[in-house]
This record gives sequence, C-alpha cells and structure tokens, in this order.
Amino acid sequence: MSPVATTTRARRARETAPREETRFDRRLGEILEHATDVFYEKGYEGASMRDLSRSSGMSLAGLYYYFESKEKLLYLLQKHTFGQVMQQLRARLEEIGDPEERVRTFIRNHLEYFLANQKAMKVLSHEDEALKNGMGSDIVAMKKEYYRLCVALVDELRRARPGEFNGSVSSRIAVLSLFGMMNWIYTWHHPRKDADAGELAQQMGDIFLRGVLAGPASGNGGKARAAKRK
Amino acid sequence: MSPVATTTRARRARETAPREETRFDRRLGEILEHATDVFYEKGYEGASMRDLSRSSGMSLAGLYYYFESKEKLLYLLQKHTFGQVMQQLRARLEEIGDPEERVRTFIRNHLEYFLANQKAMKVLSHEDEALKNGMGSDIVAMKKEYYRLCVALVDELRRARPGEFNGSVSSRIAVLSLFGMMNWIYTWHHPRKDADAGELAQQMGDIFLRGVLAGPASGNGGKARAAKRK
DNA sequence: GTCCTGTTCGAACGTCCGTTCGAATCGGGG
DNA sequence: CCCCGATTCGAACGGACGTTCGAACAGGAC
Repeated sequence: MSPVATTTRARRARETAPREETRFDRRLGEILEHATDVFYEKGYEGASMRDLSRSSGMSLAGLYYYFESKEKLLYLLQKHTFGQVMQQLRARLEEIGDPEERVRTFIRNHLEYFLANQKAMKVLSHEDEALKNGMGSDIVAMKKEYYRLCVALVDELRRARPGEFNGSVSSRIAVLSLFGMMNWIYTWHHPRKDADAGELAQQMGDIFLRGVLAGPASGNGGKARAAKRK
Repeated sequence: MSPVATTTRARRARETAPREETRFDRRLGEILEHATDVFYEKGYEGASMRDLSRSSGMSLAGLYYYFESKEKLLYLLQKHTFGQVMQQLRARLEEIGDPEERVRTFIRNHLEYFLANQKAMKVLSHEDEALKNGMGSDIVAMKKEYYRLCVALVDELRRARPGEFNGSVSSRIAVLSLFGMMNWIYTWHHPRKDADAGELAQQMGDIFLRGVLAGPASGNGGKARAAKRK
C-alpha cells in the first residue's frame, strides 16, 4: 500500500478516542527512535538512508513504507518531540499560579525534557534549517508559539513585581538569552559528570531571575555600569 | 605545485616577520570568505565542493590547489576565525584591571566579533562536530582554552568580591550558561531589528553578573527559592 | 623571444546518495 | 486450508558527491 493510504490510517487513529496504537504506529515509533540516534550522531545531512536502514534493522526500501522522504522523517521526529514538550508544559502550568514559580516551571520543564531526551532535543535544536518550505514553517510556528508563551510568563512576572524589575533589559533579549542558556546544554552536558535537570533548573533559574529582577534599592546591577574601579 | 609545498610556504611566511602577504595567501583568503557564506547558508555537510566552486568563481579542481580537502577548508576557516577572536580578546584584556570590567570585556569582545562576523561565527559554533580526529581536537583545544580563560575571569571576580558572590551557582555552569546566551544569538539576531553588540553586551552582562552575584543582604535570589522549597 | 614556476582548468574516476518498483513474504479472518 | 491486504525486500535508477590528473595558462626573469 502506498504511504498516502497510511496517512489516512494514521489520521483516523488520531481523530477517534485514544485508541489502541496500531502496529503501524508502533513500528513507525521504533524507526523514529533509531533515526533519532543516527541524526544525533551524524547530523541530518550527514546521515544517509542506508545508515537509518542499518540502525533500524529494516531494509532501505522498507523504510519508505513508513514515510515518504528523509525530510518528512525529520519533520515527524521534530514535531513529535516538540509536541511532547508543549503538552507536558501546559499540564504543569495549569496548576501553578505564582508568576515566579510559573517561570521556574517553564525552565524546569524544558531542562527535564531536554536531559531525559537529549538526543531528540539536539536534533530539534541543531537541525533548525534542514526542513524546507511547508514543513519548516510548521516547526517554526511551534517554536514561535513556545517563545511567545515564555515571553508572556516573563511579562506576567514583570507586572506582578512593578518595582523590582530591571527595566533596562527587554523581555525579548531576556527570553532569548534564557533559551540560549538552556538549548546550548547539548554541546557540553555529560550525564555522568554534570548536575541533573533539577539542579540545573535551579541554577539557571537563579541566574535568569536574579539577572532580570533587581532588588528595590540594592543597586547591584546599576553599580556594575557606573563603577570602573570601585 | 602540490598542496604540501604550499603548506611549507605558508609556514615560512608566518615564521618570519609580518611579511607582505603573498598572492597565495590573498587568494586563499578570498576563497575562505566565499566558503564562509556557503557553509553559513547550507551547512558544512549540505554544501558541496561544486557550491564552493560556483560561489568563489574558481573551478572545482582549482580549489584543491589551495587546500587538500573539504574538511581541511573548514578547519582553516574555523582556526582563522577563532584565532582572531582570541587575539582581539587578549589585546583588550591586557589594559584592564578591574575584575568586573574584565568579565564585561570578555562578553563585549565576544558579541562584537560575533555580530561583525556572524556568518563565520555561526560556522564555528554550529559545525562543531564536523571535523574528525586531529583537526577536530585542535579546534576543541582552542575552545577549551577560551572556556578556561572565561572561568578564570569569573573566579577572579569571585575572589575580589567574597561576600557578594552567589555560592550556589558553580563557575562551570555559570560560564557555560553565558556561552549559551551568547552563541545562541546566531539563531535569532536580525541586524536591522535587534540591538547592536554594545547594547547586547550590556544587557547580557547585566543578566549574567546580577545572576551570578548576589547583593550582601538584599536576599533577592534567596526569596525566589523560599517560595516553594524552604 | 624562451624558460620556469605558480596557478587554473576540463574531464573523468569510483562511490554514495535518495528514491522507486515489482515481486516476495507475512499474518489474521473466512 | 485459502485469501487478501499489510508489510518487507533486493535490485536498480539517475544523479550528485569529493577527489585526482595531466594539460593548459599566466607572467615575471633572463
């Protein structure tokens, strides 16, 4: 059967109740997992369909029964990964009201998922521009939504603490700096050697929040600019 | 003449006084510039030698007179870029004594070079794992040196301000977070739309320093944790 | 002019790429 | 058992890849 029909089948399964997952879905999931490893090791461009075939134990032609192109495979992988991050995040945020704790929850959720699924998240972060046209803009839209949600959380905090906020740092740069801190992790984190997600979230949360907030009269940040010798 | 001999030539030029730059060096420099554009647009793996040939206006075979492989070209490119960052940094640090200002200089230098040479710096940051064996470890060593220098600057500051430092954040994570903030820029910065290097260095410097330092009794960061944990 | 050395090139090499196709195989329902 | 759709595969396609080679070209020294 052609992949077009398999798309129909997949859609039907999604539209109905959380049905039993079909054999097709299960097998596709396995392939996605193996593909994650390969893309993680060699990069999207550097990985060949033959690499994917070897790692998943399925023949080269067999793979094309599950997705119609290498690019579509990357798309499925990225969409699935991002979907899970978003879903988990929304669930957690629902039961938290305190603005600062909401920001810290965002950070904790991101880092926990990042470290628990390091390979998939590297592929999501690093293979940013590999998808062309329609598929690319789809993922870009999800990332923009994620970014905007974080900006909203920060602005929420800003509104809740009128005096304490450091006005000279824009929300845009603050949030993008935070994303940089968190997403850069895949370049240096060694699970055996470095702190776990909770500890990292604590430290990065401290850096970010202390950096963006400013004590009412402590003048810690202001001094930084003025003093050259003090 | 074979590329091996050209290496000898290049070394001779470097060993002697700052001699006139040879025709060979100039032409190689032009090729490196064009290659930077191509690697920036399509990534190292995604760029073909034929792309490089087209963009530089030199024939496919002609390129191999200047470097012996595509991998070596990336190596030359990365080494040259990193060399300039390092050289500029050392020159600036020499004339600054104040520990905080030294950290801010590090940040300002990094961001200024990053934005002035965005394409080259993206290639340096993004194509981290493309080089194999010897060439890769050479660049890795330079990056480690750069990292250690930054840690030293932070520890310097830590020693100079015994009371104010936030002890719960390790220098390693602080510095790697800072690198993340700065290196992530290539994914979002639009020269027309976003702040310039000086402004960014100011804001990221504020976030980093306020985040890492802590007012003696302001208790701003401490309060953050107390809400849920203590 | 001629020589010589540094530079450039067209054409080809063997290999690997993503993708396709028709046939073989599987596995549950009759 | 047989049947039929779902699944898997070997083999091949045309094209693009990185690299090589010997010939051609450049331009200053004699």
